[in-house]
Amino acid sequence: MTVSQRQLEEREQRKERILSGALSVFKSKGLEGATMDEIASESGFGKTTLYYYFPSKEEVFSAILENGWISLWQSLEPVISKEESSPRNTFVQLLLTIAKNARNHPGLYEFLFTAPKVISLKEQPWKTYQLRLYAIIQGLLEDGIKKGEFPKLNPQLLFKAMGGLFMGLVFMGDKSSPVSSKDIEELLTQLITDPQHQA
Amino acid sequence: MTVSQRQLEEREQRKERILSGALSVFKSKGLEGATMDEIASESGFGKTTLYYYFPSKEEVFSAILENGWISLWQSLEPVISKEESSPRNTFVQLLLTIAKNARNHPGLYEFLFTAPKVISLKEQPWKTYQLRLYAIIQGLLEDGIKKGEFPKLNPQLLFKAMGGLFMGLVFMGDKSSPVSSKDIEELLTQLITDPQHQA
DNA sequence: TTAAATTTAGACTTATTAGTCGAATAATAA
DNA sequence: TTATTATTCGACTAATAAGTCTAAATTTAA
Repeated sequence: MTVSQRQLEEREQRKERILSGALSVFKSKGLEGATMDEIASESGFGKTTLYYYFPSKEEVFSAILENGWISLWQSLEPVISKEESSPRNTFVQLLLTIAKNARNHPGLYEFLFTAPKVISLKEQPWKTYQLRLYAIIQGLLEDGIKKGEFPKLNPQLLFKAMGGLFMGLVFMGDKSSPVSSKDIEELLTQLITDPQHQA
Repeated sequence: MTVSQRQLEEREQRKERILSGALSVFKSKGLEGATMDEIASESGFGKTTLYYYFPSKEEVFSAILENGWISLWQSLEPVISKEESSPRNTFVQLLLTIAKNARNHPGLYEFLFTAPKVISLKEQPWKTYQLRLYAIIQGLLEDGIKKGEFPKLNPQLLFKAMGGLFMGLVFMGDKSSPVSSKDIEELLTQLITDPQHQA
């Protein structure tokens, strides 16, 4: 008996449902605090079903991260590959795109950027995406500094600072006062002033 | 039978020893991953001894945070209470002091600022210190903006940005390339340029 | 319709770990 | 010295949670 297209789609939908339930449990209970029983009931399945779709808790966790990175990467690719002479512009666009994604999937992206610090698994397929993104940002900052679009600073240092700043902006926000795209744009403009246009 | 001074001191020393062992286990295994057995053996005691000094795992955790905040606060107080007309200077000094502390107690301060997000306990005596510190920083930023020492931005926004930036600088560093006091000073000067001195 | 395959549930097993217990040892005041 | 208190340990208990097993229900190709 072969599986039909419809069945395959339904499997995917169930997987999605499980992952979304898992994410909400992870968010409220933390990584270790979340139990498979709770994830199962949250997503409306029995525990066996859960293990039918995912071999372990780690895999559930891993799948959330991998999905997240893939979808993030897809939305970033156009920004990155677009021909653009100004690293600074590309950098700003990149941050804005990430921020937009984060706003659209509240919870998921905070998870994406902070969870891996806490846990360490054998397989980390998402690591590739993460490193690639960091490398690109590093490159943009280096080029930008060379071109005089950023303050003359150690690129490594600027990277850390920008990374932290961005995290602070996007993830430290209360749900009550989310940071808007305009906020970020304004802040970047005011803060990381292009030295060329000053004085 | 009364307890002698020496005995009291020894108790404190043992508590310190336990807390320092606990911190190192928390760091390597995470909060939930750390077991009382491991904490005990790491600090060179049996588990019963551990429970003789601390009634629960939560209390151990809590004591680390409280100790940390108290000692941080002690080193910040002089900076805060010093008469200083420039909020911007006080702000920079404050950050530098925190950074210095963080460098001197690697691990502890990262724990201090990030751990509370993960866990939620009944008693949170350190919360007071945290809120007080945040309020002071908020105030400095507001005053600084009013006086034109910072870019004209929503203070709330600037707070988030500065908080994140600082976290990124101090805590996102590899152990291999720690951020120096000079780094921070340079970055703050270059990045948060005082608009009054420009143009 | 029916036999094979897919999907599901609930009970069960096993491992882990927070916290306890009872007793043993060491320290101290009298 | 000795009775009392402080300190320590290893074994035990109880709870929790990951993962398994068995069998039942459902779906589907033929």
